[in-house]
Amino acid sequence: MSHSSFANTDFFTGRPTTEIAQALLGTTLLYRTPTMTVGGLIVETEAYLGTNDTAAHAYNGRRSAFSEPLYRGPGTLYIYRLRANYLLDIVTQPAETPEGVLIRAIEPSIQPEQLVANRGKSGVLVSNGPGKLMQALGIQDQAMNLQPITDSELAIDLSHRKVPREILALPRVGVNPTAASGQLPLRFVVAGNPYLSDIKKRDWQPDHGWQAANDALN
DNA sequence: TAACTGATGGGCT
DNA sequence: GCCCATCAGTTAG
Repeated sequence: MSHSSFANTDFFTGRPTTEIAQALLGTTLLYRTPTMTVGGLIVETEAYLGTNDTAAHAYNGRRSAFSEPLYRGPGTLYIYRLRANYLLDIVTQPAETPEGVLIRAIEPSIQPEQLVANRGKSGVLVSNGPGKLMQALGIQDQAMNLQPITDSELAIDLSHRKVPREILALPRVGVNPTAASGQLPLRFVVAGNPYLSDIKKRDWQPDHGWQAANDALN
């Protein structure tokens, strides 16, 4: 039987946010409620680099009840609303250093039929965007905002992880490209994965961009 | 299949 | 007011 190991505070400590954003690719985002566990492989992330990043909520030291989670310690969940959607961030630096990673897309892997049912869509539309994946998981409130990921129904499973064959670094989505940080390559994707938020169908890879299982054994 | 556009809630100056 | 860390429906090719 395979066992599970979940990302703890150490995973989000002691290395640059850009590195953590890439390390999350191929891990499994889990939502474990008392009645069931659902989840998917993380295939797209974005790094937000705090007070000097013009696209970050904490740019220039901005701090409010809204952005407060970013200033808490590593592994803090930052769940916020953008229009009608809930988005998921994980804080990646020590308290008072407001950096984080936005989870932008997952490939359904745990109870995929439940994700489809929650979302009311099928195929890549289930989870190929940051608001869509939260709908698919069934998270439609901010109850877990500010929780430490070590004590939450959300978790990152690091065991039996898949390894991207190629990681691309691209400009972030929805960020004003004319701003100072607007074109930085802080968006990381598993090249060729169909669940990426803006991939063209012609660019889908048959193996979804993962290394063969044998190569993935660490 | 891809590009475009309108709806939309809320934080911030 | 203004600006989005978005999404879905519609149109053109």
